[in-house]
Amino acid sequence: MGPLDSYLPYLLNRAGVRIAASFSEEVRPLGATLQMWRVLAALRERDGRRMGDLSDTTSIEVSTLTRLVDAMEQKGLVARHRDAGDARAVMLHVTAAGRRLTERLLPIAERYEAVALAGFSAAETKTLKAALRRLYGNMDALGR
Amino acid sequence: MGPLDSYLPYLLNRAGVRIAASFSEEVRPLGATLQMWRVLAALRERDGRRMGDLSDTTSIEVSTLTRLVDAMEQKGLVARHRDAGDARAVMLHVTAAGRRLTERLLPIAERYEAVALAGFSAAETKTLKAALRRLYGNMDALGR
DNA sequence: CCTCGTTATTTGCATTTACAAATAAATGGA
DNA sequence: TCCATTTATTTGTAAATGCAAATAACGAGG
Repeated sequence: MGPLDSYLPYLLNRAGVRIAASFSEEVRPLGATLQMWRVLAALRERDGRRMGDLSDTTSIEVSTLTRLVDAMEQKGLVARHRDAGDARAVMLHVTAAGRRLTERLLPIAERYEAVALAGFSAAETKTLKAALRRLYGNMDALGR
Repeated sequence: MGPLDSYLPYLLNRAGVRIAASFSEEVRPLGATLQMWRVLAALRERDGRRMGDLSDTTSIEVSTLTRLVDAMEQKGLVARHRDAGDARAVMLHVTAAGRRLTERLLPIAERYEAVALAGFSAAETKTLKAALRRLYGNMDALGR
């Protein structure tokens, strides 16, 4: 293997960690964390989701998610409801307070997207995002 | 903001987490962790580094790194030496055992690179890596 | 309508992680 | 030289994380 900074997982991690660290710091004064934002963003896209579903879309381990949702529930951001059809499953819903927090986080998230992609043309952005999705899909080859 | 899977930090995190999870699982039988691999890879590139230097290149928090290096030292993979010129600093060196472990991890890392980039042309790969470096640099705008 | 294997979530517990404070040494004036 | 400030690392401590086991409910087959 050549130099570290030509190693893809390295580049990926480095960029991800850096964005995550900045974002975390920035939303802390709002009483939010990066992981909370991920849950809220997922619920904004579609409200009323199962824990397992949320775990998949947020890439947060399901046992970690349980405790994160505990904390968010305590803060009144989300509410658990048993699924009517399947009593094993939990449906997670955002509350009014959760929506208010989401509204405050959205512009921050948009700013991060803009800063990260500063100087990228629309075509370059599209190519990059497509590559990241493809890369993610490629990992199927190693088994889930 | 549009759908989650068009949000760059989301795509970045998702891909990174997935690669990291697979890699971690795979190297566990060897008694290694992903973070250990990062340290070993950094030392492979240049041996004899300060903690702060390693923290920067691996994106591991310096206090976390201290304890990780404690563990690696216990396993005999690395050794701390006080810097001759500056008694505050520690120089971290890989040991023979550390090099042996590195040799075993290298082919795994190379396989991950290959799997992740399966189907990417050389040009696409180059573009992607350049974009990730650029993205990382763009975050300077938000302050370190 | 039981049982057995599967699925969804939570809990137990040990480890990892990060922020902040502590320690220790260098550096640059007064 | 002495002191104040900065730099490098470690340590204290609380929170986050992840694996494995526990719990609970579903669903298929007999």
